[in-house]
Amino acid sequence: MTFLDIINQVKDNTSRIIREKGYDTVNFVVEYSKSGFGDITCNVAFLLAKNLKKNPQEIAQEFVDEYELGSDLEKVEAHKGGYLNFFINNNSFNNTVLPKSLEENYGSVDIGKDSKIVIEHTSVNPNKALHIGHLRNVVIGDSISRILSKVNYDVNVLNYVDDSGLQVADIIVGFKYGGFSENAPDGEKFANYCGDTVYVNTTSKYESDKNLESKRHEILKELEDPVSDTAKFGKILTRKILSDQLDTVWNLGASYDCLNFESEILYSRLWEKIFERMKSENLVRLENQGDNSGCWVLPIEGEDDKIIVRSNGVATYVAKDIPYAAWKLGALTDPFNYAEYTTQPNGKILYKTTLEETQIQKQSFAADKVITVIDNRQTNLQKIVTNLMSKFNPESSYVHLGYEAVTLSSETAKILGNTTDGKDVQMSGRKGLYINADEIITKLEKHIFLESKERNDDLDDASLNEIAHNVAVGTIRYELIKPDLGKIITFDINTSLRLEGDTCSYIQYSCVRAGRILEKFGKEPNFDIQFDQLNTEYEINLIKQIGLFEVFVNDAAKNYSPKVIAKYCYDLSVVFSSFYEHVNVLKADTPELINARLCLILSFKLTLEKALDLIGITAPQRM
RNA sequence: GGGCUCAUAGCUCAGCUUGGAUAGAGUGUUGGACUUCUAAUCCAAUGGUCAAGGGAUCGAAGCCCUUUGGGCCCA
Repeated sequence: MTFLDIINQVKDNTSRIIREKGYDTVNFVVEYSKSGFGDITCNVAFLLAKNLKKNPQEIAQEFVDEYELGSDLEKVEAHKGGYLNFFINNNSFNNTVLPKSLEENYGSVDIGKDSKIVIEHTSVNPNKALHIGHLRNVVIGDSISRILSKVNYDVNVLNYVDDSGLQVADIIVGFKYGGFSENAPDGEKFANYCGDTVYVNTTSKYESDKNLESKRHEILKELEDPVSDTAKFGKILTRKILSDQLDTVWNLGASYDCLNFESEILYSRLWEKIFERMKSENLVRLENQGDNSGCWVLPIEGEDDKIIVRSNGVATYVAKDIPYAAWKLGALTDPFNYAEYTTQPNGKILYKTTLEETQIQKQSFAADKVITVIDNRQTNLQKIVTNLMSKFNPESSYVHLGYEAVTLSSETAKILGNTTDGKDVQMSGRKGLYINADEIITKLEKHIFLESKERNDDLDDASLNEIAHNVAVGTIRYELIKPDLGKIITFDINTSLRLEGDTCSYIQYSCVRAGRILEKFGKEPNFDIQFDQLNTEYEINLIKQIGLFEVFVNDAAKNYSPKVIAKYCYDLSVVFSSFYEHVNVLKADTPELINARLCLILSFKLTLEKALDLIGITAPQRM
């Protein structure tokens, strides 16, 4: 049995004993133990102690006496602290886990039952290049989509492109009235040019030039008309910028299923349709007195009414999000056709919505489970949308997966030319204060290239470049995934170059070490054996850690928590590194033992690779 | 002013969803291990009134309330 199977068996057995003894049903927990307390632990005795008026250890002992161990558990004991601690039978566990870890879908748990789920992430305004803060969104969204695919969800990944908003209007103003060339300087990406030069310089003039600011609103209005010159020009600009943005995310290993353009949502009149529906279902109310008189408001239990349409008939900022949210949820008739935008580097076709007739048959990217990855500044708006969606479709699950911002350390701000008297600073697109995503990856690649070259003087530049790429991308991804979603990440250029300790390169290095042993041996290890001889503490710990993979996949998927996988990868590497230092493989005493250890190493390597893949990280062959 | 959120070792962070055993890592500092399957490593020492105060509980880093300080959103 696998670890999760054994945990479930313990749960069943515990419930059985509760039933047989006629105790109250309690919400006990069975989970893997922290080290020193067996392998699996259960807190049932604490929960029963109050009603039974006995001390927890006595109750735990009753369970010990009644427990049917079966062949997978060696013993169970009532700890004096009151816990019920179970010890796995190492022989049977070894012989189960190692062969199982060879399977392609090792670690997957069927949570999704092949049901559809939509994940929207990235969704960066198409007027600038991606910065390190945007990458946090990409990496969270991409990792969640990989994890949910692993647990048998049918995942559709969307990227919403707001090509008709204020930020796009700003660069159009810059091009039309600011005298900026429509071509980027040689060697500079168009997206960088638009963000760093056109956007920054244009927005900084609004304060002093009110005429320019009024142009901004004219442009914004013109963008709503698909046949206007402004809209056509905007489309050319935003498609070029989008193309640069996509290069950045593909370089990081992320991909999407479909692009959704805000302009088409506008042109399709989806808002008008959904607004009519909201009226007819009495989800909104026309206020006829008070401060909001003449406004359409959305009532929310326990909170103030939210204005949806102002008394002048203009929809508010929140309203803009409603049709797209409803579309993702499949709550309205899909007005779009679909076209192939391109084939992505990973081979997956990227579709886009369009209002034109196409040759491609109608696609469906909607689902009644939707996860939207957006930073926490949008929490209030997302709450309103979520609340409304639950009224459209009470059976659905519309989840805002929020996360905190990436800020810059004062040192890094200083390098960028901003003094902050020692405080961290928020990045700002308007001020040009940010770390460009491509640039930081390139910087990391150069650093890693040199580190790797020092250790591998026989490798050519092409191989070193590939290593540098994998390690650089891994490092960025790992650092953005590892902290809790609710924690601000303070980005510092210098500490980001760190490659020792709890870093991605540590994990990748452990994988390389395993691979080199297998490579040196030169033959496939034979798994058709008994693994009882793997009995040092290092081997047993490593096998247990491999066996825990599915436990963490389950945890990560149920809690939408990619950091759980990052932590697992690190912990697995730590156990392997300790094994590596203390147990020699190729010089083991007998050929049988060499083979058994090689099996363990292969099992470790495959499991780590699968785990890393869930957070979009690839380990190189050498480094 | 209203709402949300964060505070754990010198520094960066796990642990909190589901209260229970010894609060764990990395980094830093100090010491040790490379003629060896790659030292991007390992082993050890050092380091904590879990922001403060109160409450409920047999038991709190975790739950409830208050306060302080940082961040975000709204006005």
